[in-house]
Amino acid sequence: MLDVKFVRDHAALVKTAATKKRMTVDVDRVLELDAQRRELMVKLDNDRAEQNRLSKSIGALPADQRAKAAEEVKSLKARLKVLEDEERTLDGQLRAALLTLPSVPAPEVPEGLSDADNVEIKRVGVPRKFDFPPLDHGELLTRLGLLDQERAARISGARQYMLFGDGCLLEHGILRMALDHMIEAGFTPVQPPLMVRYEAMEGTAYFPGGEEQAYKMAKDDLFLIGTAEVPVTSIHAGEILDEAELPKRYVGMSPCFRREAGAYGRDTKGLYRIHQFWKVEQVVIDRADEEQSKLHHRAILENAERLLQKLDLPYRVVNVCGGDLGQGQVQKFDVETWMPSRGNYGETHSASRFHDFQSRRLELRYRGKDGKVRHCHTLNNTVIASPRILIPLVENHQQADGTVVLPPALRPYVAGRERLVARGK
RNA sequence: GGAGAGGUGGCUGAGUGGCCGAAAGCGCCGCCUUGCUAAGGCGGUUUGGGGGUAACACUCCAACGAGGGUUCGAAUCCCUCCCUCUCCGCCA
Repeated sequence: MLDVKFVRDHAALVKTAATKKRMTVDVDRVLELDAQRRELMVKLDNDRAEQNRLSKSIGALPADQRAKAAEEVKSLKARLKVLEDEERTLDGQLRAALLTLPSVPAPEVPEGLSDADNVEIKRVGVPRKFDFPPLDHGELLTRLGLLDQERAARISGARQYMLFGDGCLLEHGILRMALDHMIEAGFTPVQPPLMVRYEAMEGTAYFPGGEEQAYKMAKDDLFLIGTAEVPVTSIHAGEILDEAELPKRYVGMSPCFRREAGAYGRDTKGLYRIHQFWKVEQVVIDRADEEQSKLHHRAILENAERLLQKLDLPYRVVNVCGGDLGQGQVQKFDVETWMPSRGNYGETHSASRFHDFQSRRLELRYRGKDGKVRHCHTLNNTVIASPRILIPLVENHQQADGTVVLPPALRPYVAGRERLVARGK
């Protein structure tokens, strides 16, 4: 959420921001509501001040004069009541309108409409040339007896998966490896709740707008998280942290749930787009310092890159264009890992910085050394998401005989296995 | 699920209808004192918003878990919700 004062002072900038993000928003409505609200506030405050004065004086009056004075205040109060109702309505409208405004993308965010316009920053590793016809991950894992999507669909519907044997170990191993990788980088591991309140979804800027993507438990008014970012970024919501305890570096691991509404027919095969997956997610909370935020952004990007390097996977990094940015994101780097079956790089990581966009919604603040209270800056990035990461992992490391050689760094996490072979062998 | 207790500033904790945005202590900040250290003295120290200012100053409004209500007046009384704790039950 933007500061209403910021919108007031930089309306044109906000409009430009929306255009760059290809969003349609009504900035003028926010300005208008804000003006109305302030005008009303002056009246209200004056009336309230008057009421307070009168009420206070009544206490000092002799008993026989109180009733008359009280009558006077009563009529004033009736007038106040009308204004108060008006204020409440206006407040709600202003907040609702404010919630729809986007953060201002950084100047270094490229112009563009969709992910096709993202700008490649670098490539690391070289996609492998196969001297045999490579299989896709679904074939590979199914033939090895490690994956069964057919039965998963029978039990739970489309876009589900089930892993068996070393496939199951592989998934847990790679998650644990990612977790250790981040602990080494100084992050505090967090096991967050998977069910959250509306406020957490709104606070991290998924709601309003993203309701269709989230599973809701109607009886309890709770939502299944689509990423650990939601509960982890919310850890200090409503708090005023001491600058001395910043930055906070957390790494959350959780299952993630996404309805993928509107994605019908897209990526229906395999493990690319499914309703439930695991993700290790890094979250940084720090003071409101643009340069510091940028440094964190680079750092969390590098954390992910180093892990991919440990896994011997070729990848590239793209600077995400305006039209592909989320409402709150100021800048985003996607990491795309080489996926032979797609003949292309596919998104496996997404590193975002938000400035104080989430913090404002979460009321996540800190007290600076100068004693002033400010909203924090927040950032997050994937460390690993599985099973999507299994796509490049098994496809890139597959052998002519249909087995998969595991990268050395991963082996200790998968019961010491050097390769995935047919189940039971 | 049943019974009970409670939620006050960064923290501990007092406050049961006006003198309370809130005692006291801790912590923190500034100044002072004392060779150093330890300690001591004085002052300051919630947040959000409006008006005002070049910026301060100043001033007003709101907030004692959240939202409603009673009252001329609510931290204090009533209702709903949220959260914490204790006991019982159930349970991975």
